[in-house]
Amino acid sequence: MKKTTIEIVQDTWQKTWKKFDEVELTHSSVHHLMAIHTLIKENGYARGIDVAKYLDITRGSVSITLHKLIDKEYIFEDDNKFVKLTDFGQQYVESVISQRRTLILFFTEILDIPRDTAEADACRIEHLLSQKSGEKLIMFMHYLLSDSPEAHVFRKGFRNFNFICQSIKNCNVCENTCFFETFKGFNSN
Amino acid sequence: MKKTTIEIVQDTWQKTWKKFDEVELTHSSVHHLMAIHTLIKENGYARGIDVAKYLDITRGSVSITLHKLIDKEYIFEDDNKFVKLTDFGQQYVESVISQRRTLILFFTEILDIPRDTAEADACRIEHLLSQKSGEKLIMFMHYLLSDSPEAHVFRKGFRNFNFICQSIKNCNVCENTCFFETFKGFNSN
DNA sequence: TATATTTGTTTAACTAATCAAACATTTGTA
DNA sequence: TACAAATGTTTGATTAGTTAAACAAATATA
Repeated sequence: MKKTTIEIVQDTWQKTWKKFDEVELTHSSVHHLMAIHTLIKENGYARGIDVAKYLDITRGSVSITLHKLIDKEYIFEDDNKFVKLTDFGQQYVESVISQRRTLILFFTEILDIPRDTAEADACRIEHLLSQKSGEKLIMFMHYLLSDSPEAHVFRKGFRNFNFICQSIKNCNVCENTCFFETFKGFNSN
Repeated sequence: MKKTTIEIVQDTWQKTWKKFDEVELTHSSVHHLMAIHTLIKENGYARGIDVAKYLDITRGSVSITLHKLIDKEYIFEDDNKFVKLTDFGQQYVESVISQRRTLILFFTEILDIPRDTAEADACRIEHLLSQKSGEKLIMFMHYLLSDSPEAHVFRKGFRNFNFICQSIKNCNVCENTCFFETFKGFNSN
């Protein structure tokens, strides 16, 4: 029996849309790890209370999350109950930092987005990119921001580029209504 | 009293990291809306059971989410209890579709990521980009994929670009260890 | 029409993240 | 040392998304 268009679309999405939750660590957990990393780098140590203050949440909540991260072996407690990143956790944090940096660079340097918006966007996305996309994005950024004449000419060209929609028919972005019309008023952060 | 470096970093992140939850709609709700859109486009109608099958979750769960979306006025029920998108909901869906298309284009055409990975990545991110970044990304894509000679030369250059890290010192991506070393083994989806 | 099936809703339970507050323990200091 | 303050843990709520199962209502069919 031949599948209908919608059945094929459906198959694809049934497999992908739920993967959101299957990300190794939740947004919250990632930020707990990032907090620990920053606190250790800046202060030399990180305790539950420090993470709680840094993330502006209660000690109780932090306690629960840290125990989960301990179970998953991203962190451990030393003799004085100070939390440390395991090698595994350290590597994870460094990969997220790289993604964040790349995204912020892309948003600020290329798309010319204000710093705070760029950081907020990067914060939401940094841990959601696949390994492949993260790697390639970094390659792309290296090329895009390089001193090579092609990159230079391209960057200059984009700065002067002023897009005006000519026809929805030939547009691979918009469906029925121009994005630049419909999009106004949404995600106004 | 002058703020320490960590206090400034802290201030920034306290304001931004929690914004994840403050996104207008959750990942799940967005996908309910997208399902309704697709079902109506393909079948002409969408009922709770259709959405449930499409998303592969229970009728009960869908029922609860749809009532929330009705309260928020993204959708409504017609006389026959079939769900429809409000104008507001329709606009929202179209903006997400545009973002998704742009992201998939970027991942597949530029970064050369396999289609399924590109779709999974886009699915996680599509509703998390700010309006500014979404708009600018679309502009960027229009320029990047245009027929202009700069874009052409640039694309060709990137295809032949083979990045090898020279020095972490001058790298604005990596901190202590090269990304391409540490990143291996993470987010392996 | 009468019964069977489908669809929608509600309820009880689970996981996750959170708060507030009680409690327990550790640390610091008088 | 003894008490006070700080820190960590646990418990009872809440919100969100989910399942399974019971229930209700609408639809289809015999």
